[in-house]
Amino acid sequence: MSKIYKSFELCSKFDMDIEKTFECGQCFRWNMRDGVYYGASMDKFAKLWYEDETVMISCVAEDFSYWHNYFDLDTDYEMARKGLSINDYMTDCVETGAGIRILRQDKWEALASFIISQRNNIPRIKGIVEKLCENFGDIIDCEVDGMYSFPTAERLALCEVGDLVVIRSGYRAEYVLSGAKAVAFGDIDLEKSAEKSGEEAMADLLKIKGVGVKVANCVLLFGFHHMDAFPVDVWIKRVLDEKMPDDFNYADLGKFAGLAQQYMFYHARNLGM
DNA sequence: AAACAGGCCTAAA
DNA sequence: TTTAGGCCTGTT
Repeated sequence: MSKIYKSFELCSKFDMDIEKTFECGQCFRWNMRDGVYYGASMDKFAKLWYEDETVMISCVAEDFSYWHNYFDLDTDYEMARKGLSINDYMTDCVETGAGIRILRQDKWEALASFIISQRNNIPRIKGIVEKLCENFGDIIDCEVDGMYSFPTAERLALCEVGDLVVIRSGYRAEYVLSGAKAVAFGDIDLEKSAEKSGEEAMADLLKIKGVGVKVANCVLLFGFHHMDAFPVDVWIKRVLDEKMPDDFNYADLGKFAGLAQQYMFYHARNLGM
């Protein structure tokens, strides 16, 4: 290991619950061992843990600002939560979800990951993403053996569908490649799309074969950090059907509707609706 | 063992 | 414009 990793104070434990943030289904490359979460974003590795009332991070010093941004530490979540408790159920969701932060993930990594997520459960998504990194990424210089970077779109664009059988993603392999090629060949510029309005960014994403409305909304929320994006999967659909009034419109939740969606998802999955 | 899992595509009405 | 059927794979 030639890179130098150092420990830093990242934020207060009251500003981020690392378990909820990593386990609420928005990311797929973080794991916990002995109370320490370790994982990666693209080609960067980090470890997070609690020390008294502080969230600590171990990372390469030059990457600290990258992680500060990744964990969205410049957003005031106390303020964002205001206005989400529009009924008793949402009040519960906001309460149990306290500490979740919406990560500012790499746009391409989010796109590829949520393409893979379709019609899959989280453990399998994580397995497929891991195999994708192991087979097409580069080894990351860190203390954990077998950590690989998320492959770039350019790297994957060189692949044929058959090359991807090793990741066991089934019919999604074709979709991953179509996304990789769209990005690598410039059919879509993720950085530029992220700056557009939600409707325009959505239209850009829907041009990719294998990206529908749900996946596009996940990319908007978790990759483009459009906090008003509201992905509706089977869990959220269940919540909307059973817990929310018939005339509910997610736009009523305002510009942080996406955060509310994540609170709902976490609550529904962990407390059985 | 049949159904289902954080959908999407295509064909047909 | 909406709806049905199929799809890779792994798990229960």
